Amino acid sequence: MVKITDVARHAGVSPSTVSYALSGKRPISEETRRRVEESIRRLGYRPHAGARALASSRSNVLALVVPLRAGIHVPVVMQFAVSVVTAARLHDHDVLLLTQEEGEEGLRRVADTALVDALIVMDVQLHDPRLPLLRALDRPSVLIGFPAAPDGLTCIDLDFEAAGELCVERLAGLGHRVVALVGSPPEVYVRGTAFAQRVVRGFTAAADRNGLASSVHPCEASPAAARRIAERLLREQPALTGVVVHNEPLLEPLIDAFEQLGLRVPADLSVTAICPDELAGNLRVPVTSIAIPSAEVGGRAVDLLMRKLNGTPCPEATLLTPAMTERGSTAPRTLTS
Amino acid sequence: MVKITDVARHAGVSPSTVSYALSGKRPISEETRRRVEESIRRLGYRPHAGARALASSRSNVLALVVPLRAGIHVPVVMQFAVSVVTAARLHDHDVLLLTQEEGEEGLRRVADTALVDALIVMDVQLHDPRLPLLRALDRPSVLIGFPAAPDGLTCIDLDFEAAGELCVERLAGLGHRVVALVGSPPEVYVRGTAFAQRVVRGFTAAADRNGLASSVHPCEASPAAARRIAERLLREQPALTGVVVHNEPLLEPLIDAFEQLGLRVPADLSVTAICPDELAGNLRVPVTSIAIPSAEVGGRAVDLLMRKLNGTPCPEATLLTPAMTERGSTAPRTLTS
DNA sequence: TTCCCCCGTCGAAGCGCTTCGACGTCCCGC
DNA sequence: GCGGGACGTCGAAGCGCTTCGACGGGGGAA
Repeated sequence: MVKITDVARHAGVSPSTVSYALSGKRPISEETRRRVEESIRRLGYRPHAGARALASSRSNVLALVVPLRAGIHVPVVMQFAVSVVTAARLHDHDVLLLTQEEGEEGLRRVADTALVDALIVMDVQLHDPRLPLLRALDRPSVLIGFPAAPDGLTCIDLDFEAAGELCVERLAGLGHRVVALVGSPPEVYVRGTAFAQRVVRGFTAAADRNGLASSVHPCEASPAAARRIAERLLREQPALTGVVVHNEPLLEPLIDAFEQLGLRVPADLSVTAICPDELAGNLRVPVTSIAIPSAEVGGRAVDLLMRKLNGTPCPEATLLTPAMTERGSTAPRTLTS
Repeated sequence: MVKITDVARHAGVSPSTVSYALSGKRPISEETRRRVEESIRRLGYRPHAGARALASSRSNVLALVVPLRAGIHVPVVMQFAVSVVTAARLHDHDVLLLTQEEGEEGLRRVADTALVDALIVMDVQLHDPRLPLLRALDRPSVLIGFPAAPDGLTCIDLDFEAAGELCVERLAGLGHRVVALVGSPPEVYVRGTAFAQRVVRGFTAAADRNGLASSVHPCEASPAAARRIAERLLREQPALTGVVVHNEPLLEPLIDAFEQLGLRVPADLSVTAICPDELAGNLRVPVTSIAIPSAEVGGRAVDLLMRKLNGTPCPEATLLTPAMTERGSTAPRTLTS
């Protein structure tokens, strides 16, 4: 293994000079820097991560805690993860992958052993048991998602409440008077998943505000469940003409089910969804939707973390404004419908 | 921060004794060990990962390289990742997440900086450019997937060739004489994705061996493409009664397409697939399939890596035997069909 | 009884890097 | 012409841990 002293000798300088040339923490003459860089290339020098971490008390590694719970859409999680890794690399950091299964102990472990400098936590629950720990930890963290009491914690997410509202406003604007929200599986709500509940809140508030008849239906993600919920909606709300779907894998089977029951989208039924663009755009019936901007959220989460690590002030709460992409699954309510 | 000397003082022993008590690399009396453990708990001691890595030249971190290419099924990747993390934790290791985008430079970086002790590489291509590097690296690695020339590398995967064969044998055993393989998108084959090509090989070999008429069709994963491929198959092979699907997201739309064309599964058309059990079992029409045992592969990959790290001999090639689960999407060929 | 070896523990020497204080040199301002 | 910065570099002191060699004491074998 080639080490910093080897580089120093080869370049005819002291090890500390090599270190400063590398880190830029002290001025180094152009000439010396060039010699050092040349030696580094020639010798193929790579600083030892452990030694660096020990001496500088910075590991340049971030922890990313990914959820494995039922009812969350895996591709979205993966996109987050990838965007976090990509963004971290831009800041010369790596990413350690933790599963939620490890729980608080896992967080404490990687923080206390100084394995990581900072943490990103996904799938935050409204009353997440990890919150006190995250507040107490001596390392900065960013939550993807908003708990009920986010004070003292840095959070970022799509504004799901606004997203729920926006879906309803859209339908209301098209003249629809009876709408329904088909959401995630019941357990998602039961355990207090923040973003799911916020969609419900926004949906309900906007429906009330616009004087619409509305209902909310958690739903399992299976074709059979899609069928059942479609039948039930038509039975209970015969005048239904607008549906908001917040359940990725259910989107396609649900539309299939409605169509099999004789409803055409968008002629008889307008549908909007909150889901990744790739999903909404690649269905048999492309769906007007609000994107879940995983890549942007991941990237910005890393940026926030970097600011905290550098001591730069940064906002506690970041809510991304939802944007709706029209894909033709909504239409004005017709009198025949 | 509480360090090993603090523990030593508290327990009335030397730091090295604490270290040995922790690692078990030298005998420590029952009595002393207990005192040390007590002190550790009382003080909340956590060894500093960087210091440990520096002194022992072991970081206890594994690198996991995940693919982001088009045409690979994201949930499968995620399952691998999670099972790798879980298995690694059982061996007291953590997992660093790398994206394929980082390429060879990324592998070299984490290896040369001693950030990781070993590497797991997913989505290996037949002629993967990373192979020479992996061979040259001073850290052990395990590939998930088999390249064309796996010599000198440790590889593990489902035996996709046998899986392809098994699907055909099943159909042949039920009397089907004309079969088709609907595979992954063309680009997957073009870039030489090992597992995809192996399925084709097994499929073709078994079809020939059994004297079946067969055809192979790469296919995009969209409902429209499903529709097109279904129509084309019926046009070109009117006597078709057996289909093997190796394309997760296409499975459901393809069956839909066939049914819309008037074919009932399994009455008119027998379908088998190679895909995760969760997928096959949760379709509207459950499909008889060969599971992709992501969790097992991930776990065993970690085990292999641990053996290599410990110097224990371990097999170069591990091929998992495919197992088919019956779910009712296959039936004997009837004369009317 | 004597010798040897193993058990259990200690002290010290690093692992490879960063960082702090120090020091010479050069240049600017007065 | 001289004091004082800034600049550029060096040496040394750790960062917190593992590990090697050493050593005293006790027990078994001869």
